[in-house]
Formats: sequence, C-alpha cells, structure tokens
Amino acid sequence: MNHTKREPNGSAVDLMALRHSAAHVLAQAVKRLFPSAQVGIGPATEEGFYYDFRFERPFSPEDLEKIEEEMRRIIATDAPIVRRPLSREAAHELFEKTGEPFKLEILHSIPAEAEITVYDQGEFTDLCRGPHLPGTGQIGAVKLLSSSGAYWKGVETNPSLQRIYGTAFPTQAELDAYLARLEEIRQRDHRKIGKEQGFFRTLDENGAGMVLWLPRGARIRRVIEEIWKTRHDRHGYQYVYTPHIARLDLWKQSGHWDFYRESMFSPMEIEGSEFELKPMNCPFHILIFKEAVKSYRDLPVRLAELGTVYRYERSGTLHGLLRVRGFTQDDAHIFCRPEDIASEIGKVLTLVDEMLLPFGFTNRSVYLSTRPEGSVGSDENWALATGALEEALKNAGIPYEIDPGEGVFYGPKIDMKFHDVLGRTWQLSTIQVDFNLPEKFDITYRDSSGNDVRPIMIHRALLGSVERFFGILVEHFKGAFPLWLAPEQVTILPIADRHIPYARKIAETLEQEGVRVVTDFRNEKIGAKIRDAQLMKIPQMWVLGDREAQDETISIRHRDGQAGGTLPWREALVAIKEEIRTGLSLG
RNA sequence: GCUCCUGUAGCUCAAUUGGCAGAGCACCCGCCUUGUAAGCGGAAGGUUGUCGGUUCAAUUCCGACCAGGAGCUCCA
Repeated sequence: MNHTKREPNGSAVDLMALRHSAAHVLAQAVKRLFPSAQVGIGPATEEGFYYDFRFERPFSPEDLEKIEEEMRRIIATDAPIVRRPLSREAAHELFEKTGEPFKLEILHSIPAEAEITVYDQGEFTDLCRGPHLPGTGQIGAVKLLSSSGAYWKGVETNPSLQRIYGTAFPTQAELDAYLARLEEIRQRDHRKIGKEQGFFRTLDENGAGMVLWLPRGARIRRVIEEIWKTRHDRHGYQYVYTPHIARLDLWKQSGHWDFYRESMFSPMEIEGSEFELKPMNCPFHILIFKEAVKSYRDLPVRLAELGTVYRYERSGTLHGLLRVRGFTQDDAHIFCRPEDIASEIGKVLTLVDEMLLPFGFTNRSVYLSTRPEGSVGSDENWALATGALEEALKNAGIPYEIDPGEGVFYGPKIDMKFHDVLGRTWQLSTIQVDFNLPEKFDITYRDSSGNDVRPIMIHRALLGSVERFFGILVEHFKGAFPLWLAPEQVTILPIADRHIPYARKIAETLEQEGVRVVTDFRNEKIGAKIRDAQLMKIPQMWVLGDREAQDETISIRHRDGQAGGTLPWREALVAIKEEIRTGLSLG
C-alpha cells in the first residue's frame, strides 16, 4: 500500500505515513545530536507525531531548535526510507548492538507468527511496521512543538521518558495554517480571556480547582441559569435544593463509597458521626422522591437542581474551568414507569435542543452506549432501556452511533458531543438510565393494581457542568458574548462632564427596562472610553455629546468598530430590547 | 499523583557571573472638558509564592511545600 505520491496541490499524501516518517526523522536527528539517547516509540497522531526518548536530562527549547534544524537537513538529503524484513534473531542482534532496550522489549512482545520489519534511512534504523514515505524528502514541512515527560508504555511505574511532540504537513502552507489554528486556540483560551475580562479567577489562597466567579462572569452565569430554570419549569421539572454534605452512611447506601471513593474528599467528623462532601446529587433526589408515598398517578417525577458537587481530581488533571474540584451540575433525575422511558427520553432530547441551540451549538455527534462488562440489572431491563433510548432517538430523527459496551454499569446512556466554532468537540449532554439506585434505596410506587413497583430512574445533564459549559462558551465566542448573554449589553459614554446628567437619565431608564447597562463617567477622552469598552467586548456603546443631548439622541457604536448611526435614544431602547428578546428565544 | 518547566507590584514583563528590585498599564491625586481603540504630569505601590538551608551577602544556589503550565495517567 503506497499512496505517497504528492498531488500537484500537495494534498493527497497519506498524512499518517508522512508523520510517521517525520517521527523517524526526529529520532534520527536526536540520535545524531545526542547519541546516548535511547529511543522508545514514535507514532503519528491525529495532529502530528511524537517520539519518546530516554536521556539523562530533559530536552530544552534550544535543544528542540537544534533538533528541528537537523531534521530539516535530513529531509533536504531526501534519504530513501527502505523497508527491510528480517529474522527475529537478526533484529535482536541489531538492537542489542545499538543498545536500544526499549526496542528489544517491543521486539519480544511481537507475536511469534508476525513478520519483523525494520526501516532504514541513512545511518538510522528503526523497528517498525510501517508504512512510510519512500524518502525523507517528501516530508514537506515539519515543526517541533513541545517536549514533556511520559511513561514508557504509559504505565506510571515504568521509567519516565522525554517525549518530543511535533507536526508535519505536505506543504509549508498547510503547516502555517495549522500553526495559525494553534495560535487561534491560544487566543481563545478561556483562562486567558477569563482573566482579561474579569470573568473568574482561581487563586492559591483558596486551593486548586476551586473557582471564584467574578461579577462579570457571574452575570453571564445568572442568565444561563435563569434560562435553564425557566425551560425546566416549562418541561414539568420541579426545582429542589439539597445540602452540600450528607452522612457517610448515605454514600454507603448509594454505593458511591464503594465505587466512587477515589473521587471523593475525605469524610469529616461532626459530633461523632462522619459526613461527606457530595460528589453527586442523585442520593438526595432519591430521598426527596422517597419522602412521600408515590402513586403511578404522580409519575413521572422530574426533580431538577443546579447542584454543586465536589470531586477529588488529581492535581495534574485540573485545567481552568474545564476540570475543577467543585462544580455545579445542571442535574435532574426523572423517576418513571419502565414503559415511559422512551417518551421521557424524547422530552429530554427536545429540552437539549432548547437549551443548546441558542448558544450556537447546532452541530453534534450522538452516541448510544450499550451494556458493559460487569454491569448490574437484568437482561430484560437492559434490553428494554436500550430499546427505549434507540426508539427515542429514532422518533426525534437524531442520527447516532452505537458505542458498544461503553454504558455505565448501572444502565445504558446517550452522550452528545457538540462542535464549537473551531470544530472542536465537547461532551456536554448525557442521559443515563439507572437500574441500580432505585434498587439500593428500595424506592417504589403503587401501580393501578395496588402493587408496589420499582420505578426507573434517569439521570441527565444538558450542559454537563455550569463551570465547564461557561469555559467552553468563552472559547466558542472568544469572549464576545451575544447581546442577550453579555454581562453588559450597553455602555453609555458621555463625551464631556456636562453630558453626564443626560447619560445618567438614559442609563436609569435602560436599567428599569431590564437592559444590562453600565456607564463610563471617567475623566477620559472618548477614544479611551471606547477602547476600554471594546476590550471588554460590550456589544453596544452609546456615545453622546452636545448634539445628542440637544436632540435626545445617541450615537451607536458596535464592539466590532462598526458605526450604528445616530437615532433617538428611546428608539434605540426599543430596538435593543427587541434584539435581546429575539436572542433569548432563539431555538 | 508522576515527569519536566514556571512563580518578581492588581495586570503584562525586566533585573550582567549571588552584591540595597525596575518599566508600561491599572489604582490614587492634579491639569485638560475632551467626538468614536490609549491626553499630560505627579504620588503611591514589593518580606521577589511559602517555609527552611548554604553564604559575609540569596529574586538568583539547594530542599520541602503551595500554585500555575505542557504532557502522562485518570475521567465508575
């Protein structure tokens, strides 16, 4: 299989082979510059390639530059890359001689019947299955990106190696486009924008993975939460509040203490009993369900809560708002009869659309995860629930893929991954059927024949967590939130002090009309006020000076620099209210 | 948690080989009353993440801890 010929437009090259060859060139360059380095493995990846080395010290950025230069030299020589099958013994001898213990380890793990091949390029030979480009010259453009530690074979107890990451493309133009995309991702980083715009902070003082929501971020969060509550009210959910801690016994009964303990904080002792920070909301919702006898007439019971949970995450995994230790799930639990699963899931699917379309998440991939090994629940229940999930997806006309065996141990689930403006995917919504907790807490309802029957429980989150969702939104919108969601919708900018009373009058009216408005009465030139408003990405600037004060008008400027014309301020108020209303009701 | 890197004023960053810590922006005070992306001047701001060690002397060297970053691992 050899499709390495470059097309005239440079696009039809086998990228994986190209990058795999680039990884070999990387290893060759490292061996030339640092002969004592031992090679690990060096595969192509989605976005590039890496190679692992054992070396007496970490590679510095300067090392990477030198290595990259050496790689360019190797590419320039267009050394042929030659496949060479050889016997197991010959291969052993070869890597024994070159002193490559990791290669020997791989060699010995290759099944006896498999053919052994190495690839030669110049003085460098690597144990490899291939395929590769015919020559190093066909690697068009290469760039080393970073280095970091990695365990041999990804096992923590194995030796730690130095991994060098890079990427390669058939043409410089494609590489440049990729690097531009990386830069764009950096520019959108929610941690950077969050700090610049005063959305949130995490500080040493209160510990890792705990988020402080600053006023500007909190305003956006409130809008999201209000929409969320309104939509859930409309869909027949009942909002509840539950505590942040509970007796350890509750978590023992739910099974979390057995199955989820490594993600839970240590218990605290209060007057001789042990209490535990909640990692989940479900046990509380079950207690609420259980609190009064339920009839089939009461079902389905849908309990909703923006519930803040605390989970121990290893320090190295924490990341801005996307991975934290205290976060708020947009949680709900639906208790229903088995025969109602499909219709309840169908309603959740509708609600997913209502919640996520307004934010511009129109593209998604949907996965149905089926029964895993070691799961609880009867075959009949699994078949019933999995069938109900499929039925709901089909009724809703939602295309999906089956993820075999990827369900949770307590039931099948639907996961939805949404695509942001850069095409990155984020797992947001999840809908999970649970046969386990109703059993553990022995919850029942009385059916029409007077029998006590076990309800089915559905866990579902649409946004996932409010913190994470907000972080994704910041990156999605690059900090420029749409008008209906922006922390400040209008800023009023008087040109000189004498216009302040007029500005104040407008601001007060806007506030009364429910528009989020701020004013900038600082003793600054209008250019400075505009600059600051634009950096804060405030959608509309209403500028007013002598002319406007005279005519009861304002001059509108949008945050993209576009002029919005001069018009009577009351008209502008009607227009902006309409624009906000439209934005809120989208989807 | 592990490997490596980083931590200097609210923010973004400087500081030759170890020798009294500096700039821009922001904040505060003045002047200017401003017309669509930064007006001018001044003052103030620090136990260099924390604790310990080496040294006559530590932002600089060493250790531990805390926090951040790139990965690994994890994500029932």
